[in-house]
Amino acid sequence: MDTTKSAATRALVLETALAMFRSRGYAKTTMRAIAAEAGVSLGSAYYYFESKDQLVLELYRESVAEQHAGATAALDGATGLPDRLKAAIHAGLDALGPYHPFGGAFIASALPPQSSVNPFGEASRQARAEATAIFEDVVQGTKIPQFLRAQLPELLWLAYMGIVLFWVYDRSENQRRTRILVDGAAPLIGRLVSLSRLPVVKPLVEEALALKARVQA
Amino acid sequence: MDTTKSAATRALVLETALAMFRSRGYAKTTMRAIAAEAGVSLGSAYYYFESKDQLVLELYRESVAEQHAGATAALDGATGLPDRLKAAIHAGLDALGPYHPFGGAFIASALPPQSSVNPFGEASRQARAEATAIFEDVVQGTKIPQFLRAQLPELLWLAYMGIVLFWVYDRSENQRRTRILVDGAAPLIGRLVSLSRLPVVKPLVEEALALKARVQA
DNA sequence: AGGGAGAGTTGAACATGTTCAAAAAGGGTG
DNA sequence: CACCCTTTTTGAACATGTTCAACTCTCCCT
Repeated sequence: MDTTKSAATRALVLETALAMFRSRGYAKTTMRAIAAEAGVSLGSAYYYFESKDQLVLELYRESVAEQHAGATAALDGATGLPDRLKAAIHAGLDALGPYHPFGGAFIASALPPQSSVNPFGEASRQARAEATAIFEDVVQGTKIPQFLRAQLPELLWLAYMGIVLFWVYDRSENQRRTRILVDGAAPLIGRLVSLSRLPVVKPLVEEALALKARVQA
Repeated sequence: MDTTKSAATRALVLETALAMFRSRGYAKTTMRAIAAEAGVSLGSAYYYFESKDQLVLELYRESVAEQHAGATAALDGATGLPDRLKAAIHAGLDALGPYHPFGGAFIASALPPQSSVNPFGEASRQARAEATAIFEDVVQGTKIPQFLRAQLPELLWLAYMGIVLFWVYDRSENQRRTRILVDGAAPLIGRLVSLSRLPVVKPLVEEALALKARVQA
């Protein structure tokens, strides 16, 4: 069938591209090289992916899906916010691992607001929804103060984005420092959530949430 | 004198570039267009600036200097951490204002770790030192718990980087929402610093600082 | 079978950032 | 002034992302 063949070609180009990203890095993987390696013409590659950035978006999608799968498995045995948080974040870093060498180029094409790839934008809405869903799962089954519960998954996703940024800059072998950061930050976040019940702390958190709401509108 | 003439040419190219960035945006300002407008050859532009990114770095330097000047003036009458923080951050946003339309392209060239322009990297060490110095000034003359004092300026600078990221994505007219965020977040940070003295909160903050130290090494 | 519409493919062409070898200009020294 | 070394200038050349008009293929309708 036609649709199948077309999809196969598309998949071939994509897989070739991702494999070359991993083996040669982002800059060295030119569109011409991808096309040549996949055995199609340059124009064909562009027929399926409107830009090189689109290939990065696909990479992002795949990594989120992989994170979701890994997190779901790891969350199975984990109880308590800190441990569940660690599970989700480490799963994300595991999924991103092979692409660390060109993480810089990754965020360069991902962060510009007008980029179709940016994680806060329209094109990645679906991937973002899946990513925040992971943190919904993290929160499930833990005791969170009511006034904070609805907002927490999104806040955790934001924190995760920050960690990914740290990861991109992390030059220690195997991004060891990022792992240390995750293991250290997760318990702190857990304690912070607990503290947010205290009468001295609660108003502060409530105002922060209100500010977040005001600024998002 | 020779040095003077060379410096004048360099300055001419730079001023032309920054003016064109403001008037036409980043993408439309090609190196050829800069050279033509400045009345030099393409090669000459590259003689003075090894890449287009370098021009962005100069822009960053200039904006930090302008922020420093504006902040110093505004800090003169401001007392208390929240107000002083507002002064410094608003000065920064004022300096960046004209470049908002291409803020996305700005961070695209600035954030990649291997980029010579990235604000955490080597090339911008001087500009970063000046930027953290601004937040040293902010902290001066306010009452900060001893165990937090040394780290606070750098933390504030980091928070400021986060706000700039928000600003880049802010599509409200004149980035109104970013201003609201700043005005709302500054008092919260002030109260958070106060709270950090409490016996229930202090250990948490201390552990966070310890984690930061561990992860920077 | 014929033909036409749509899907898929192709490579040349274009704009742009960057490099580089060669030329020109300057400036000091004999 | 002649010579040489350094600084500055130049534009052609290159690689790459992207566009596009033309071409081929497939399959359905009559």
